[in-house]
Amino acid sequence: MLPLSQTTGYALRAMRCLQEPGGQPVLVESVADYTGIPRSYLSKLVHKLAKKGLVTARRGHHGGVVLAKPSAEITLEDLSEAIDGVAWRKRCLMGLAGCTEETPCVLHDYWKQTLQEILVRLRSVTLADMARHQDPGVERFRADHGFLTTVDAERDHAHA
Amino acid sequence: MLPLSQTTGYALRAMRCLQEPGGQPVLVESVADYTGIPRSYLSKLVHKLAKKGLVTARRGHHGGVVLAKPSAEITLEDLSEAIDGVAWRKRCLMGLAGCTEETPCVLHDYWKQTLQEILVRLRSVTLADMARHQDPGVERFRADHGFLTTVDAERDHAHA
DNA sequence: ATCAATGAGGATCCGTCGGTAATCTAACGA
DNA sequence: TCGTTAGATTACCGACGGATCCTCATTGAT
Repeated sequence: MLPLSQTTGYALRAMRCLQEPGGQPVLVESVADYTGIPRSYLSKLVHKLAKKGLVTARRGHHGGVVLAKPSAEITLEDLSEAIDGVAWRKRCLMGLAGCTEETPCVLHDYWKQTLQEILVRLRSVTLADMARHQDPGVERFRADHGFLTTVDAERDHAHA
Repeated sequence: MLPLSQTTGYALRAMRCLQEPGGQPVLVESVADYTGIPRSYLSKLVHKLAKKGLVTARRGHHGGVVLAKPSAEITLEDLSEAIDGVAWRKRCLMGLAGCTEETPCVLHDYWKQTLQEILVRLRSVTLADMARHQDPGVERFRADHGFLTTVDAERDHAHA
């Protein structure tokens, strides 16, 4: 009933557990354990993200999943689009089929503007930005897997 | 995937076909024919609206449905709440279970504000205001059933 | 070559929402 | 009273998102 599906939230949390491109692959199983996302479901989700070019997955020994692009270059919009598509952006707030630019419903212009604001926001927030959210499962995962802390990452970023 | 369900849109269009309190009852069948809303589905919807005190339905000869309150006193929020409930207002934009005031997700504050704006809007728009939407079925219905035009209604309102 | 690790993929289940059809029942008129 | 006209109620169907289980296919290590 809202712009982002639960699955997009899953994708977000899962990708926060992955290493930057070139880093060490992480197991789907492991991510599932820490985040509480169902394993099988996550597996398919990862596959979907791989097809969209957001992650790279390798099977077999020492396989796993890695980000396909730097986390700072992956926006929420990328995730939303990969998983939920873009159809919802065009739908009338009230589902009125006859609502168009010519014959708008009462909320048409208002909703158009709100949608625009939501999109701007989705575009401006990157995976790296998401560090501010204290997701218990994700934080535990990152601590246990030797991720840089947010502060470290910012310092590194300043050096570059 | 959006704040208002399709059914709420149905309710809106259907109620635009009803007379003010005390007016002549309108048949569910008739509303269905004009709006294209499935008859059986509309029947259940009307019953739901009746239980919520938004319309009054009477069975048998010369039965039908009438608004229970003046259209100017029925807000979109009333409809939304009657049909979709209020649960969606509390859900995190990304469905993150751990997203609270203490541990907010990146979009938490932004979404909170957006929700607030949406609610203000839903509260400020009444059924009477919806006249501006040129819904073909509804317009035809109102013309065929001797409703006052929007202009007439406004003139009457000015007299009162 | 073989085996274990690991993602991929198919089949299926569940709950919700939108939708359909048949039947029940209240209200009124003749 | 009886029949017609309405809405009310029940049961059920299909699609979709989320989720589970089980098996397949690929990879790397030995």
